[in-house]
Amino acid sequence: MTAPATAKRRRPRGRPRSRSADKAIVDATLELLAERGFQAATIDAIAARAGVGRNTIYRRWSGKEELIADAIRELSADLDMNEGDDLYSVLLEWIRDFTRVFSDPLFGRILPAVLGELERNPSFAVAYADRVVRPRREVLVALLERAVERGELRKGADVDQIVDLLAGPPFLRLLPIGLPAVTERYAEELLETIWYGIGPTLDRNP
Amino acid sequence: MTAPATAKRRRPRGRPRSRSADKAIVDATLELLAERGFQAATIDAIAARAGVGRNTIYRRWSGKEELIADAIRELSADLDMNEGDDLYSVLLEWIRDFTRVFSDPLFGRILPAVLGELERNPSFAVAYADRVVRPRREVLVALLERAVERGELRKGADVDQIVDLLAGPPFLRLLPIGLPAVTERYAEELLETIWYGIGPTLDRNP
DNA sequence: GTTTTACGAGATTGAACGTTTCCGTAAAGG
DNA sequence: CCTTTACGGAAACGTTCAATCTCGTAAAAC
Repeated sequence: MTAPATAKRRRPRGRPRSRSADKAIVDATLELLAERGFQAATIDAIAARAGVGRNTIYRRWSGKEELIADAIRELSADLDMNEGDDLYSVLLEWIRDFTRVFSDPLFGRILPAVLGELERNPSFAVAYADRVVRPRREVLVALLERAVERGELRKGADVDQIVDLLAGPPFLRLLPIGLPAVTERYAEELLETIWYGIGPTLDRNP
Repeated sequence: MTAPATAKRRRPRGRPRSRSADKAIVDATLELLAERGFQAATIDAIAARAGVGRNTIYRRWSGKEELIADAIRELSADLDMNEGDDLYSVLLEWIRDFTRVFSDPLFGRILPAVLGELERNPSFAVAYADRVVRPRREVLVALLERAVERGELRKGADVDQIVDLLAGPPFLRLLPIGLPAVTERYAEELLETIWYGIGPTLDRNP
C-alpha cells in the first residue's frame, strides 16, 4: 500500500479550479437549454452567460455533449410526497405538482428542449431517464403498489399504466400542438375520470 | 372580366416544372426528418436523396424552413374509423392504430423528430397541429360526443380528457426515457383501466 | 431554329460553431 | 521570488451548411 489510509488528498500545486465557475457553467447550460433549446446552447453562449472563457469549459469537459449530459445529471427531482393523506388526495396533489413542474421555467422546459436530441443521442436520454424520470416514477410506483396491496386501488391494477394515465394527459397538453390549455380545475377533472373510469355509470358512491 | 370562364390556364413558355421533382423533394424531406431528425435534414441531403439539384429546391421554396413546414403539411392522416362496432371495440382499435402509427417509419417518427423544433418554430407546430393532430382528434372527439349522448360513456364526461387518456399513455411509452415497452396486450390493458377506472372495485359486470 | 424556362452538377460565399491555442493576469504552493 | 495551474479574452482553424451563382443540357412554346 503506497497511500496511508488517513491521507487527505493533498492540494495540487498551482491555482485551484474555481468552484463557482463549475456551478456557473452548469447553470448557464441548463438555463440556455430551457430557454432557447438545444441548438442555442452553444459553447460560446454558455461561456458568455456563465462569465467564463471557453477554455475554462474545455478544461472541465471534453466537449459539448459531455457538458450537456453532465448538466442534465445535475437536475435533481425533489421527491416529497405526503403519504399521510388518503390516496385520492395524494394523487391529486401529484398531478398538480406535475403540471406545475412542467411550467417551471428551468426544470420543466428541459425535456421539451432536448426531446429532439434524445432519439439521436442516447447518452442524453439515459441521463434524463436516470436522473429525472426514473426517481420520480419510482416514488409514485412504490406508493401505488402499497395502495394496491391495501385494496385502495382496483385489484390487479398495473401501476405502470396508472402512472402513465396520471402523467401522459398533462404532458400532451404541454406540447405546442394545439390542444386545450391546462385549466385551474384540470387536475380534479382528470383524476375523477381516471378514478371512476369513462364507462357508463354503475353503482357508485357520489 | 378579362379571362373567359372557360379558359384553361395557358401553359407558360419554357420548360415546365417537373411534377415528379416536387414529389421527390417532399418525400425526401419527410424521410430524412423521420429517419435522422431535423438537423440531418439539410438541403444538401434532401437534394441528394431526391436526385435533384439544390437550385431546383430553391426555385420552389424560399428556404429550408418553408420546405419543411410545407412537407409537414403534406402529411395526411387517414381517418377510417369503423363506427359500426360497439364503442369499446372502436376505442380498442383506435389505441392499436395509434401505437401502430407511431411505429410507422415515416409518419410516426416525424413528431419526435421535430418536437424540439416546435417550441422554437411555431410554423412547424401549426402545420403539424393542423394537418395531423387536429383531424385525427376531431374524428375521435365527434365519435365520443355521440357516445356520451347515447349514454355509452359516463355522464358529463369531458371528451377532450378522454382523448388524452387514450393518446397520452402510449405516447409517453414511445419516448426514449426508459419506460416499459409497449407489449402485445397493451391496448387491451390500457382501455380496461380507462374504462373501469383505477378506484377499488365496486359492483361491476364481469 | 430561336427563345424561354427548368434541370442536375459543381463552385462559391458567408455565417455559425466546436475546438485549439496563445496572451497577460491571478492565485496557489515551495 | 519562482514555478505551476487556472483564469478571462481573443484569435485562429476546420467543418458544416444555407444560400447564390454559373455552366452545359433538356424540354417546352413560338
